[in-house]
Amino acid sequence: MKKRVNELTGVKEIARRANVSIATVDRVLHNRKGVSKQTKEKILGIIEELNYEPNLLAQRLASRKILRLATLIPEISKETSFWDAPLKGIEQADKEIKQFGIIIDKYFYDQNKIESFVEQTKIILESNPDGILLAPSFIEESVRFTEKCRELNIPYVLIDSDLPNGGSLSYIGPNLYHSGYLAAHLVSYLIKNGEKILIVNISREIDNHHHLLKKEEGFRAYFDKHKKSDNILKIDIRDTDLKSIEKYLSNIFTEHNDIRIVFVTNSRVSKVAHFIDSSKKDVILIGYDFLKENIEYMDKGIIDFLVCQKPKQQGYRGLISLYQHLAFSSPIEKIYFMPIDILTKENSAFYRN
Amino acid sequence: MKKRVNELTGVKEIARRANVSIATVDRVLHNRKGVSKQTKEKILGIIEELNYEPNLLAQRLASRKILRLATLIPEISKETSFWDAPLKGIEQADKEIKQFGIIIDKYFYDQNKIESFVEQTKIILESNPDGILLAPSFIEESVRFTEKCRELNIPYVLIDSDLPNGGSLSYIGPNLYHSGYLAAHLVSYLIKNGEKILIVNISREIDNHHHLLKKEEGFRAYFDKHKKSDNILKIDIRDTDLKSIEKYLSNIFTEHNDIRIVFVTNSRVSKVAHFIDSSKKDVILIGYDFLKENIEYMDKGIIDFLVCQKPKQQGYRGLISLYQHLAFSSPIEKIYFMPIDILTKENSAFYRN
DNA sequence: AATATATTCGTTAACGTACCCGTCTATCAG
DNA sequence: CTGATAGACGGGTACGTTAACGAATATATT
Repeated sequence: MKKRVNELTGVKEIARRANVSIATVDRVLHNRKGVSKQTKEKILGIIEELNYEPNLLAQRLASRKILRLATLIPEISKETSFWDAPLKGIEQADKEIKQFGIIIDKYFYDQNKIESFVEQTKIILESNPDGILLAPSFIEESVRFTEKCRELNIPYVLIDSDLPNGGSLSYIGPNLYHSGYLAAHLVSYLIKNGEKILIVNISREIDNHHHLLKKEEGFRAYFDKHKKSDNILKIDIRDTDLKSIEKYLSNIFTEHNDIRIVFVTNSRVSKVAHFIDSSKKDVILIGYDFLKENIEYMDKGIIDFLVCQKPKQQGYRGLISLYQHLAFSSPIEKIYFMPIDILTKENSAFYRN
Repeated sequence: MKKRVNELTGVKEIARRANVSIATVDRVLHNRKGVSKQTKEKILGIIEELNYEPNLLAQRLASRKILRLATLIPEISKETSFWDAPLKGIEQADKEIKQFGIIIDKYFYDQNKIESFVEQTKIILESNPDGILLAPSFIEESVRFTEKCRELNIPYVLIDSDLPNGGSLSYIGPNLYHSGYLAAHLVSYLIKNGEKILIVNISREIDNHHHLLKKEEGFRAYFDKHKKSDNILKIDIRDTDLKSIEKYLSNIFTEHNDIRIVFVTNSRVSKVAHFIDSSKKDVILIGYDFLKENIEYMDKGIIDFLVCQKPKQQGYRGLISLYQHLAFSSPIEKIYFMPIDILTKENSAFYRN
């Protein structure tokens, strides 16, 4: 059924009722000067009464503004394809809001090279964007960068991990501590008395990436609280190639033959899975992230649980938030923790990253 | 904020290049008659070349159409607040697309009264809507209703459970079988040899609601496959008041004192939790749905796991799909299975329904 | 040949908002 | 009283698309 809309609403109606032109109504709507106090109040009254809401379509259409947003995230490396997902989210958001007059410039840095990060931030600042989406892997450098953004009045949204200095328009990402805590809770169902738990950190920059540290902290906190922290082992592996990783693991497994649960604090869990698989250990393996290689090991039954936090959504949502803030001054949630999703062999096929 | 770029795109540019008026371009864009084959092909060529994408804003703004959608879901009862979530999703979608010229009429039926369902479907058909969102609790009646919809050429989207006759624009909801299968997989981690599993179905209409049946089927299938189905008990409870439920449970628990896992096939799990809590049984309890009362028992440690399928999203997504189909003839996924989310005490606070 | 009918196409006014530019009025200094 | 100035306001066009209406031309019918 296709009928005509004939609502008596909108600026035109307001203008009619107030006996002014729509231009005047427009002025008070945007809080611009050039309207007498009297008229302004009258118009505001009518707006209230009609409880007028601007037509977003017409608003965007008529606006000749164009917004330029910049995104800065790690490049997709051979080591991990994790950042592929946020990028997909960014691209989807790009596609959706492109026609609303939004231009998105994507920048990338090498997660193993601080310089590359700093370099990109400089380029971004020179381009003077209207808003920035940032994955702040390097804490100090990111803090410095965001401080400059604030000086320049450029709003920014953080994804994947937060920064200690506040001031972002929004943080969209995991609560790392709780994600570790949850993993521990899961483990508590799976372990029996006397069995040992092994925490595995794999990263070239373990101490710079609070991601790992926070997760481990949450994980341990659970067992501390339940007074069962004495059977937890841990190993830090600072080489990310398969051979080194397997060597380290092999060592610790010969040293302790009663390890029953292995908790890998990031997406590198597939490499541990490779070791477990080839050495035919009977352990429960828990790790992070919905990556192709991880899912394969889950389907094979080597990885038992994966904890995921919708990385694609993070990229998508981050951009949409920036857009809504800049285009409509919509209020944005200051902290948006992503759900902590638990994946197993039996529900991963239905997962939406 | 910079000035707008003067892109040479849009119907106007196409018309200019093809030496026709925009009206003609519009005709071929909408595949309407009244254009010679020659002109049509020429214009299509230019559209291709420019790879033109219509401006959705302008499109909706200029369209004087108004679409009327109807939704039919169970009313929120004292027995379960489950349907509160889809309703919230519907309301959110309503809010978002209202200004695009969409009117949404909400209808409700009593899940315990087939007549109320039939009655509402009649009213809906009389109102002759452009599209329908339906939660088809009663299979036969729903099949009859949807068949009428198809005769009348009214597209409909199903949520929460699918129908056997196909023909819907889309099904958005759980894969019930797999959700049961997943629960069984979880249980397999939690159970030890010799311990018993109890399946609990609670509903006044157990045989009409394939929801329960399908879940149980999936649950059992897992254990059949892994040759461990001999320790599964089951109880059907056709009264939904707390007292009756507790009586039945009490009976079966005295009969079998080695029940270690209880799997409740729907959101009524909180009533089982009440029994477990007050009778101080030491069992692992698994059930369905993110309801306030369920979460409370999870926080208390009585319910261990809840399986959820984003009911709010189902309502939201269903309406958005209808809208996109009707307004833009966008292609819609014929089957959109919701993720099978696992909630525990430690991640429920971050869940988005 | 005259008329009717079909086919193909263009003109134009919306849709609701943004904002440039110009006009009008009041006030005030000189 | 004149001219300048600033504040208050309206007119009008643009944004990209839709679609009603009608004009122009071609084809069929009598």
